[in-house]
Formats: sequence, C-alpha cells, structure tokens
Amino acid sequence: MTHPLRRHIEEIIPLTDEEFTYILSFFQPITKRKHQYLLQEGEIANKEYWVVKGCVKSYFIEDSGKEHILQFAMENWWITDYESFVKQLPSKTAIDCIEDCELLYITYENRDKLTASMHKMERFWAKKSKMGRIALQKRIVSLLQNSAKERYDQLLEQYPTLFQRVPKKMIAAYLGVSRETLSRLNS
Amino acid sequence: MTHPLRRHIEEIIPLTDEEFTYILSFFQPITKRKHQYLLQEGEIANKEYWVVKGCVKSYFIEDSGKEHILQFAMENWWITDYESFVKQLPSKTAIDCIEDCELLYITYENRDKLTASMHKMERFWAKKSKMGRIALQKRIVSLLQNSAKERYDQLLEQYPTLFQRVPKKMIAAYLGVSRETLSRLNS
DNA sequence: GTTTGTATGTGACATACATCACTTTAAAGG
DNA sequence: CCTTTAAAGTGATGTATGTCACATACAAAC
Repeated sequence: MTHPLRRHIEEIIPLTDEEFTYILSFFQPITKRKHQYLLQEGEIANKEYWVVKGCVKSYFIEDSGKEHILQFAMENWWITDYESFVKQLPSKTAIDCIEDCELLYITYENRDKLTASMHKMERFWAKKSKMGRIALQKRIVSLLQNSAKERYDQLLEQYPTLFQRVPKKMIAAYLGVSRETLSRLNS
Repeated sequence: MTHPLRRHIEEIIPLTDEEFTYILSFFQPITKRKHQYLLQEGEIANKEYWVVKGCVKSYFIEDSGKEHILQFAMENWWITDYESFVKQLPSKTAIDCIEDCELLYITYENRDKLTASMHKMERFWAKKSKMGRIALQKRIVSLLQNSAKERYDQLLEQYPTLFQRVPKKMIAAYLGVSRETLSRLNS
C-alpha cells in the first residue's frame, strides 16, 4: 500500500519509488498523546509536522486569558509556527494535540537539505506556500465580510468533521467569537 | 544609478549585471492615471505588477455596496490578485490606481519562464511568498485580537505615509470598520 | 467661478457580540 | 464507581461598532 505521505505529495508532483524513499529518509515519526505539545511559545520552531493521524491546534493566549486559534491540522495537514520556522526566531504561538496523534516531522535543517538536493520538493513546498497564502487571504475576507454566524456556517460546510472532533469553544476561538455567542448561533 | 527593481531584488538575493539585465527583459513598463484599473473583477490576472511610483489598492465590493480593501501597494510593492494569478482563474477582486502610477509588470507566462530558467528568481519569489504568508497571518491575528482603534494605531505606526496618501474611508475599508467609526477613533 | 462630487465629521439610534453569573451535562481521571 | 474537571447552554446586561441622516469642507470638473 502506498505511503500516505507519498499519496499526499503526489497530489502535486509525481514521484518515483526511489525519490519517495529518499524524501522519507528526511522525516522522523513521533507519537503524542492528547494535551501534549509540539511547540511551546518562545521556542524556535525547528520542525514542521505532518499529521498522519489525530488533530492539533496552533494558538496563542492574549494577556486577558483569551485563546485565539490560528490553525487546526488533521490528517494530511502540515503544521508549524510558520513565522518562527521560516525566520528561526522564537515563536509567538504554541501547538498542542487535541487528540492522540501520529505525526511525521522534518527538521529545519533537513528541509533545507531536501529542497536544496531535490528540486521537486522545492516546488512542492513553494506550491504549498502559495496555497497557504490563498487560504489565509480567504480567511481575512471572511473576517472582514461575514458575521459570526456566516463564518460558523462556512467553516461547518468546509470542515464538517472538525465539529465532531474538537470542542465548540475551540471553534469559537478559531472564528473569533466568544463561546457563549457561538452557542447561541444555532438558535 | 542602480535600477530600483535591482535594489529591491538584491535585498534578498545578490545579482550580477548580466543577471539583472536578463531579469529586466521579462518586465514591461506601464503608466496609469489615478482611477484607472490594473485588473477588473472577473478577469484572469495574467500580470503581476511592481509599483515604481504611485499607490494602488486591491479590493472587492460586497452585494450591499460595502468596499473591502485587501491590500495597498506603494513604491517597491508587488500586487496582483494572487489567487487568480496562481490558479489562472477569474479574479474576485479588482485593482485600481489611487494615484497616478508608474509600474513594471511581468506576465504569468514570463514569470513561469523566468523562474524555470533562473533558480535565483524562483528562490526570490518563494521567499516573497513566505513573507506574504507571514504578513497575512499577522493581519488575521490583528483582526482576531485587536479593536478597531488598536488596528488603526498599528497601521498608522507601520505605514505612516499611507495616511497622507489615501482617503480615510479606504483606511476604514482596509481595517474592516465603517468610515464613521474610524472618524471617531481619534477622539 | 460656479457647479458637482467626494471626503470628513457628528448626532441619534440600532444591533451584534462580549461579559458575567449561574446551571446542566458530559467527559476524564483516580 | 465516584469525584473532579471541562464543555455547553442560557439569562441579564454592557459596549463597541454599524447604520442613517445631515452638515461642512474641499477638490475636481466644466
């Protein structure tokens, strides 16, 4: 059976067996339990994770104690603190497991080596970066244009499974509304 | 005197004279007057613009008539409808000149050719894409975390010249507040 | 220079959403 | 299985911001 990471990469760029073996050699597997962290605020993000199984969130807590979630990542999603990873500076966000997780990670150094030695992977990540930027643009549009209810409905439509896997208060923290308001949206 | 585009690229990657001459051959200059457009909603963005002089905005108008501004671009900034440009699909946004402008543009095909034939430029745009993504992330954080007043102050601090160049109602349309509210923020 | 339009300010009022307090329900942990 | 903790719902109330209406001040256009 094809490796799930290979299937994922081949959605963008076809690979030979040797190429995928080579790519995989740059990754390490790791398992984490619910509530364990992948990155703490202030650490330098020197790994990028790919979720094999489970669900994680990247988030920060403002001084008042309010949590804001920047990203969820479920199966086949990448996650890191992007700014910290790219600039190799302390991260302003943390990443926690919402469920028990199986992950693959690639270190900053290995990603550098892999992109330098394999142009296909440079193109793969360039494409991912473009897609990520487009997704963020859409979220900005949604925040500018839509009410809490509309953003809730959009998210539900786009990621219906998310709502069975994460508590509503995290959905609220992602959408930028209080959990009380979110609780009242359906009525 | 060094060409401003060369100075701009060399902030990221050093170039030889021959390399820059080669790069520049892929660009075309164009001038536009205030209120003219660079891209209309529904067109495919087949050009990416670099602002030599002047100021432009990318925006969309929602059904109610409310304008939302996604990006301003002044001297040394790049602008296009990123999603439309990358996917070569009709754009949901328009791009207009706020002042008389001098621009350089590169077509989609030329950018393809240039990145394919010159790895330095592939890396240049990859870096730009990463930085763009980080900037969008910050804007999301700001929308989730900060009040209208705080967002106003942040923007004023980051781009003080913008406030002398564009009407306040456009600042409002960028920040996601009504122009009336923005007008009351200083008091 | 008059006219027309655009930008900006401001009062009155409406409303979406936040906050606080409390209850109910469900899940996690020993 | 029982205890503790987290999740979710709901009322009462506060507040930031939106909307509508109108006034003033410029700037552009003819």
